Amino acid sequence: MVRTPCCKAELGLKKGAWTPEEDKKLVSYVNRHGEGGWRTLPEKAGLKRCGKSCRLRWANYLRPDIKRGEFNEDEERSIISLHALHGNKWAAIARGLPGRTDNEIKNYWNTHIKKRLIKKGVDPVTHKSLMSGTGISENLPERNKTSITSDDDIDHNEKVKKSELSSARFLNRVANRFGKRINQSVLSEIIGSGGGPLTTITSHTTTTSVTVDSESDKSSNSSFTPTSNLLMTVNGKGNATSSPSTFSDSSVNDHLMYCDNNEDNIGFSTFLNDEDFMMLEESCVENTEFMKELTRFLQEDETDNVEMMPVYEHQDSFEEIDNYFA
DNA sequence: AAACTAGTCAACCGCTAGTCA
DNA sequence: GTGACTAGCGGTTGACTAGTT
Repeated sequence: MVRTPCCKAELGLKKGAWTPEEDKKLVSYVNRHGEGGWRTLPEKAGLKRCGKSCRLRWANYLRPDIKRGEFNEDEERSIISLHALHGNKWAAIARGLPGRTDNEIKNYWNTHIKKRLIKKGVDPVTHKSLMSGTGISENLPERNKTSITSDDDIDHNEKVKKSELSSARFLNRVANRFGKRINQSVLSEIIGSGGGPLTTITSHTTTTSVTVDSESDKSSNSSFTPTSNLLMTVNGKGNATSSPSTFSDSSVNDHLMYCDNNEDNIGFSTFLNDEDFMMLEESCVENTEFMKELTRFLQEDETDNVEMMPVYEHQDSFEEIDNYFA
């Protein structure tokens, strides 16, 4: 496919910093006609700019909902958590931080956070400790390693650990329920592929018998939520997707964060919103059998309290889930 | 005061994916 | 099925500023 240049008439088009007059024209035009049609916008708006440049200027600077100024501690923490989850997917990270643009976050990451992580001995790419042989990072889940960013992040680390347990619990519920009824290979393919982070979680849980302090969970302001853990867990590949609402809807997040209150008696479907469910479904799109079962399970789960036996009490590694059910 | 260096961030570039005729 | 168009993404660049020599 032959691709036409972004801007047909690059000659004569202005580049570089925008002037207040240009901004005014662009804002005025977008306010009157709305966003979109970027290719033809410059001509209509009387701007000697590439449409792409106009879109970028609007998206990164002129949009009215953009929050400017320093990133606060919570935002920074969110960025780190989300980066551990998404990697350099700046747009995905930006969706978790309302009012912040992907460009702004990318710049902030590269100029501030990245350096700080390195200084703390954390690899900003893998989120693992740069020091080998310490025994600390190797035994922690990926996202727990992320938390080793500042002194006060130790608490956050614990909270993430606890939220991981929520994932494990949900998985246990699914495993217990589905293990008796559906094709084992389908189940293991979905929840056991690659032995991702949960491998470590289950192992960790087995040896330490961590109990969840719901009150301490409640004190968390972290934007990292069990929802993302859940999705990641089900995906099992460490590249889980998450919906914007996952990180922006605090009420949902709070509920998720506190879901340990009633331990396993709380229905997963009560805190899994539609959007999350869609994402979950996307991650399992190839496994229609599983999705049918899961849907049924979620519906039943509204009122049904399942007596269950935690999988992690029976195995050291999540990869062995097939053996457990065999 | 001038030259140099490092940090910051807006803007650009190249590419991809989605949509539509 | 193909190609053109469009929007959006992530990496990179370069102008500007602040600090240092």
